[in-house]
Amino acid sequence: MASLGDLERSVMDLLWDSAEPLTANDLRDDLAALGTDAKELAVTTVLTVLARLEKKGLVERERSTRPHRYAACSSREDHTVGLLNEALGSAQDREAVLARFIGGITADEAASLRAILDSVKSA
Amino acid sequence: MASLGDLERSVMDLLWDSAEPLTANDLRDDLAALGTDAKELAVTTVLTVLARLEKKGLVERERSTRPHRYAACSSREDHTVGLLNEALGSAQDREAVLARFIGGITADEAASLRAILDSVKSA
DNA sequence: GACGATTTCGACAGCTTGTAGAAGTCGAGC
DNA sequence: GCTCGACTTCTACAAGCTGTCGAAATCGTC
Repeated sequence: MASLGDLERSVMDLLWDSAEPLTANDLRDDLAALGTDAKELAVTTVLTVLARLEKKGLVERERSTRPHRYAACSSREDHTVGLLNEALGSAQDREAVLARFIGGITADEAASLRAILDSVKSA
Repeated sequence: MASLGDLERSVMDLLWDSAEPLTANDLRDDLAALGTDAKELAVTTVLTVLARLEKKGLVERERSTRPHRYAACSSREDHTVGLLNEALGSAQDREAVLARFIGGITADEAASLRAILDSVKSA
């Protein structure tokens, strides 16, 4: 799984948060609105990033409409889960890692984890 | 947290697996023994990588002995947990991610997770 | 003080990411 | 059909990261 740079990440966040596919211009504006720096990127910059994200398989492009419209291929959660599995990856010590990891989550999260485990178990 | 290249990762794996600190020569030999390619790296290559890992805070160096000896700063598990938290990190939807994640682990892991959760809860 | 082992410095290639100008293409309106 | 502006593609470049070392400095020993 490919790692993302700062700008790529920002673009993905916008796409993930958007219900509709967005155009490069939409994204340029949204990016400018995001940072307090108010720095406007060139549209070509956004397009380059989108092309790279497309090549990485993270973004789909509608070529039928004239301003092409871009959307994330998978949800943010699925992407994050991919990252988690990659981090855990080939580690043979998965359980040891999980043990330490559990130690660091909040009580609320532990509770919901337990609930999730229970529902999975019954399935 | 810094991500690791292939060689850096191999070196860290060796250091994590070793009970004792290792020298650059040890590592060069171990690396050659690892890959079936039997390609020997120059010692300076290993030293460069070790210096970079030290700068990243992943490796400690004993300068007192003449062939310097290198050891991992933290355990592989701790490092992996760091990666996990980094992956989860920016996500405000931690629970959603955890839910999907649980769906992907093995039954055995789910069982041990439950056990871990129980022990944490009682603590 | 010289010599061999070891470390440090500097270097270079290849890849990734941010950034964008220049040039090509496409659709709408004349 | 032809033109014009919007949109996309191509190409490029700088910075940073990683793998890879050779050359030069250093250190301990004989």
